[in-house]
Amino acid sequence: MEIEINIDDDVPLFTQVMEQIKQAVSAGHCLPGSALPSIRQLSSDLEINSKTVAKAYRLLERDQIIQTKGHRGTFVHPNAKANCTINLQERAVADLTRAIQTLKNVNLTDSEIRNAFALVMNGQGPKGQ
Amino acid sequence: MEIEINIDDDVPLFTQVMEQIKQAVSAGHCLPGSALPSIRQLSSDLEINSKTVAKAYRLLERDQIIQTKGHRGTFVHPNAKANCTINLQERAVADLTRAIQTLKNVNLTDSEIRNAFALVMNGQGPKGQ
DNA sequence: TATTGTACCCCTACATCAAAGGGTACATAT
DNA sequence: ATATGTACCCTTTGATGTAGGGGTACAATA
Repeated sequence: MEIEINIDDDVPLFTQVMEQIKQAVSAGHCLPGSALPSIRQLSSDLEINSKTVAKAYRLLERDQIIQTKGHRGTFVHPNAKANCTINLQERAVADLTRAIQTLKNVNLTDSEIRNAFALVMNGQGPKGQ
Repeated sequence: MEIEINIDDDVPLFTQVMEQIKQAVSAGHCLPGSALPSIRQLSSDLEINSKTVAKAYRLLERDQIIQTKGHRGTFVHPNAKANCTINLQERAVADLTRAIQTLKNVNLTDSEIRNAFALVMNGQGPKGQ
């Protein structure tokens, strides 16, 4: 588990942490069930804020790459290697591309699309949800 | 064709112009085929920039509320009244709500959804379109 | 008691975007 | 010559969102 962080890189720190852990899992350097360093430990090693590591861990657990067992620590998910191939971001881009394309086809302005998007994201969607 | 503009209103000026013209058409105060004031004329009357009026006219023409006939001026669209009921913004909100809801259902972060949206809007969507 | 993940609060720096205006120019048609 | 819609260039202003950090606190457990 050797992770290197470049603060000068324009890739966000939490993304770098995520990618490197994913890479280690994919390469077989981290086997399912093995323990990962604690959030505080890793943040100390990398000399970055613990909240940044916590964010990376939180997203990795959502993606089922790791498993957190409360106070007992964090471990590699049993199905981690397979789940590394799932890319939610690509899924999001694909879904949104379809939706946006249909809106552009009826000549909606980029501004209008952005505006509608903001309304939905801010919970001011249709029928005041 | 009496249009009143409130600069203090938080509704954008071009939106106010659009809404009031739509309102006049819906109420039957502007019959199909009748002429609208020119962009320069209306911007002068309202004491706002001509580009603001031009933007309102451009969008109204897209929505087929008005028709611009080049140098001859701008006129109310033959089917204006019916087209006033079509709300593209609602369409956009509805479409995006569906897409975003499915993404939230797989626990995508708001940040990730916004990020994917930005990629698509900036033409960096899937497969380098 | 110390460590675990987690959940709050507040803050700064930075980027992006929308709205609006200022200005200039163009081809077309009367 | 004049008025039409239109298409560019530039600018300022304000709002919003992200990344990251600082700090504090909590229940559970070994």
